[in-house]
Amino acid sequence: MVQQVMRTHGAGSVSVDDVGNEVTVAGWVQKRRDHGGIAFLDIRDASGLVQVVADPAQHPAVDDLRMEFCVRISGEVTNRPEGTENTELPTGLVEIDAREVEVLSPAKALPFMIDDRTDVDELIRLRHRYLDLRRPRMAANLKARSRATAAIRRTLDQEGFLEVETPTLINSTPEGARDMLVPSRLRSGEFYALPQSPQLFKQLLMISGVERYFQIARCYRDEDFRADRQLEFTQLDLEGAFWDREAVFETIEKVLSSVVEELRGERVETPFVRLTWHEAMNRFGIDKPDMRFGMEIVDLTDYLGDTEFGVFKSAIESAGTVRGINAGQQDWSRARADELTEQAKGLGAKGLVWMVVNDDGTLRSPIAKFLSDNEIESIKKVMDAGPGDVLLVAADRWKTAVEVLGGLRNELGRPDNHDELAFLWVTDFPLFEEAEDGSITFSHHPFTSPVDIDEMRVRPEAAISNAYDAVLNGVELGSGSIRIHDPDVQRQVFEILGIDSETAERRFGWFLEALEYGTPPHGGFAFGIDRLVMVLQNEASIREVIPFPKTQSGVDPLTGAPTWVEAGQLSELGVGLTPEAKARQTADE
RNA sequence: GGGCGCGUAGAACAGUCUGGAGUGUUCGCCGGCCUGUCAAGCCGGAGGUCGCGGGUUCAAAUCCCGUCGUGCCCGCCA
Repeated sequence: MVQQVMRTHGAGSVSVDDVGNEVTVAGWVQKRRDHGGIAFLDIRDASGLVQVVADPAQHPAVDDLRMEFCVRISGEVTNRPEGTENTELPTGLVEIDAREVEVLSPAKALPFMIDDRTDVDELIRLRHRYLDLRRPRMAANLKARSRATAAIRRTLDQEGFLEVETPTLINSTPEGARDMLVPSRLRSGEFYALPQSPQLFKQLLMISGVERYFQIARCYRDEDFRADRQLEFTQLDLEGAFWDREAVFETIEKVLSSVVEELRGERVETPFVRLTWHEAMNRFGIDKPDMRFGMEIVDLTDYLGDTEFGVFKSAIESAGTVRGINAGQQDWSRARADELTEQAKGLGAKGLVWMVVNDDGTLRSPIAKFLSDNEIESIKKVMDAGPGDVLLVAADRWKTAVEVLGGLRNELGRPDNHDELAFLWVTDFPLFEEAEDGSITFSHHPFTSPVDIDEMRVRPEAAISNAYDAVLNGVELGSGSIRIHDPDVQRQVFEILGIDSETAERRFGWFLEALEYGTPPHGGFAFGIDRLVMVLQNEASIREVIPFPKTQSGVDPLTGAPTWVEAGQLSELGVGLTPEAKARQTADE
């Protein structure tokens, strides 16, 4: 460690071994407890907390000390008097008997307490993020992030990976998420885009013979915020040549295990559980299932073939399905039923059927009278339902039915912490999906290889891709795929996507040409480091593991970004404001 | 673009449903007392555009409309 001239010890490192020695610590006043003839100061620095004892009569400066003053204190380390040890504190057996107390820098009255116990409005925390980051929880999150990236680099270095930086001023592609744009001054009127991912550059690196590449890459997507989404975020991006899916899985499992071990001290069971996309949808109604609890979706269609109940009947007759979940013991009321029905409707259902199993085995349900004894017995049996269990049933086309139940399953069963970890691979995603306007779009990205090229040509809507997601506790960590390395296949995919060959050449010609020079088969993966650290630190939002995040409206409350810029800057860039934007600017200034 | 919630002292809240004087709690802040605390304790004090604008009313923190900010979600996120 580098020697420091200002202090001899970190506050948290003072121990019984130092008793009798003169030490100097420097840090912040966490708390002052003044008893008149004797005063206690808790001094906090990055290493921890130590108690200082001072006689205010001898140290007038102690009278002036307030919370978060930055101070330097010298004194002798002593054992605490018997009975006054603090077992909660790592340094609680000792204290520093102050000889010298020096204020390095005073602090104003604080906008909020530097304390994990108080729950402060996030806007106020962000406005004074430098104070918020002094809180032990936030300091621990910063540290966890740093250790996570260190573990990633260590692991990948051992595996022979090369860390390569790719540009962040690149060309815009209209597919996928909205690009963050940066106007060019030297070519006024033209724009760079910030990368949504280093996708094409890492594929170029495979063509370049790098073979094993990784990057801890800042990525940008100009879409609306969520608890787990910011405009900019950090991904571990990696790619390997001559790789098949198993090589990708093995590498990512190694990396994720090393991070979990670093932050949690736990071993992760590998290989991870695997589900195909279809299986995930069928059993959990979502492509990122939280595997920490059961409540799996059950297919009831076969047991209701002759049902009298119109909703079920018409669903089955129109090639739909009837599915249910056993939600187990729930506080059940009419209000709760209405609430969940509303939620089901929000997820696309036309309604929701609920049933509660009575102690005598009969069903309490608005539709009980439409069901035969046989049907009731079959439903109870296949759903493994006992007295008191709440059963929720949806009848619709397959995708809607499972998605509705998947949403309710998460609502009803998902743990509200991340104490337990459940990793999962979801494989065999559809290659394409139908867009809102009925056109075909890719479900991963257009550089993902199909499992079966002939099938892709004949029945694109049924084609399976070599794409896969990593999921942790119902959080999508990231995704990857085996890429297309054959330029002809790449051209065919563009064609199926409705990108005519002229457009494809204009936009991706440079990439298609690169593929023509002996491209090795390759594949890779990228996962969100923010999300991973969020889960491992048991946080509900990635903002808690990002030092300076933005609010839902894209504003940084600390610096005020984004801001208006001088008209001269704009004209140099060949950029103008719309009348609406100008009006807003005038109102602002 | 849409749905729902929140906005009261420096901070966290109660009060809003059922209109009646800015009414209260905890922490912080200021002053005083206090020699073993560790979320110290005791006494006293200061501190308010009830987010903002409009409306209803004799009377609005409270009811209505709008607006801004913020959070969760849907859409969106290759």
